[in-house]
Amino acid sequence: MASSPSPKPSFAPIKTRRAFEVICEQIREQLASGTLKAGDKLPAERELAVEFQVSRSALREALRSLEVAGIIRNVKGAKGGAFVQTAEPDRIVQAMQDYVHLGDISLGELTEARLALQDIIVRLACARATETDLADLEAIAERTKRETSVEARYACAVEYYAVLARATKNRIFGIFVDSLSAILHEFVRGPDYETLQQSLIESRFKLVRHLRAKDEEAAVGEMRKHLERVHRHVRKNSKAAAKG
Amino acid sequence: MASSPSPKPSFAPIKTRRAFEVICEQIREQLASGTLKAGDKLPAERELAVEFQVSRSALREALRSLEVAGIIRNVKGAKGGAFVQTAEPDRIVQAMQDYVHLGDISLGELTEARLALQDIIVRLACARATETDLADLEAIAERTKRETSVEARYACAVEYYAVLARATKNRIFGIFVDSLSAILHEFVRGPDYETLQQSLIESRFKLVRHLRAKDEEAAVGEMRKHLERVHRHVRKNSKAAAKG
DNA sequence: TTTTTATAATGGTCCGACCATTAAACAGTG
DNA sequence: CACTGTTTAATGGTCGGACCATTATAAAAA
Repeated sequence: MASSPSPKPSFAPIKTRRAFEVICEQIREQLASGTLKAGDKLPAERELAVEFQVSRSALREALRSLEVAGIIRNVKGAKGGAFVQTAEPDRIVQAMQDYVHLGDISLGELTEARLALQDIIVRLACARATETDLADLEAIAERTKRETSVEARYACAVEYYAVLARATKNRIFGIFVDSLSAILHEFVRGPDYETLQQSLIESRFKLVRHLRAKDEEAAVGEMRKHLERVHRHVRKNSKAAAKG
Repeated sequence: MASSPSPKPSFAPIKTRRAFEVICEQIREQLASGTLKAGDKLPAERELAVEFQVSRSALREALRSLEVAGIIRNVKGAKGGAFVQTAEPDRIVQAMQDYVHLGDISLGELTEARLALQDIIVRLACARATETDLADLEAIAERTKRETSVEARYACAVEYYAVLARATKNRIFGIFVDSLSAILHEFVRGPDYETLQQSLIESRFKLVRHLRAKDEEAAVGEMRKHLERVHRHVRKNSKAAAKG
């Protein structure tokens, strides 16, 4: 189609691709094409180095990159090696956290994104949550009541949101929620948080009731109230911290 | 062997932390605490190795990890070194792509997430898009018309979505959209795509008109139609590929 | 002043070695 | 045979030193 007389001088590709990048790329390709699957074991470093015709150091940098990316896991010892990992959203969360640190994302942005996201999730969960999902949510809310430490309760909250996202039967939402939870966590500090947590627990039970009744609007409303309360608390404390 | 009365039963920290991990952690700390900021330059590898009292190889694995995480950028040559990066969502996108590959996320999930996300974005953009944003969108749509290759047009589409997300004035949505675009890209193949692209261009102009008129429902409706058309195409082709 | 050429700093790569951990083969013991 | 401790080999982690390619700067030449 491109009968362009411009003979495509293609001066371009001077880009000195580094060895480890090429290696990463090739392994990622095998992953995308299905040649490599979760659970598979890569050859030993010394073998791979020969195969790729690079030094062990270069190969190691490639493997290290893949490990940091959450694609493989390096196991020491005999019968050890690089094993292709099952999907774990941890690295995505970490990447988002790094991004927020570097880019100075505001609390307002986070809250807005979270609010909009939970809106979708609650609606979908309303339609799709199984009784098991709902029971799980209740169990977590119950457990939150029994927990005493602030941290343990926060962990429960994160789990609650994760299970709620799972109820949508769409893992993408789970990733988004996990990421936002992790980032928000850094903001959640300061006094009165214990008191706040107490009041949030009831809200979680209410939400489950609305979901069970498939009352979409009520559920969404409850979640909005919930999140806005959290936001007000966090904003108050981060302002106080900024002043102090 | 250990016949010592072992006066310290604290069994604790068997965890063999690897050298590069500790280094990464320390650098990340300085980043979170603000000691290191975007634009800063780290000492040379050889110096850092001395400072951390590790070999240059170990230090390099740490730097490589940070680079892959998008935190630093390594520059060659005199006056080169490791520079703390400004926030770039590329790594998040990559992480999500890896996750999808490993976790076998379905096209249905992707489309659903994308639809829901664009719903939010269009509504927010409707309220917040500046005239500059709208002009940018139009310019991209215009450019798409002039482009001839499928790939170039796809790149335009990605940019269009990115600018649209930017119009929400919330960078979080930009990350989400970029990620989904990158992942969807792998599905977008097959025949008739050129024809489809043609028909999509008009839709983009329509959307801008709706946004300019601040007609939220019309804008959302246009976007839904748009995305569902893409979905049908992609689904058809991936089914065909699966059968073949 | 401008251009060209050395120089030195720096990341990228390679090599070869040794250490720590681990699983499996082996040997000893009851 | 069953159990236990030991040796062995495979493997990732680390080390140190070397050389290459690139790059900005300083020095030299025009």
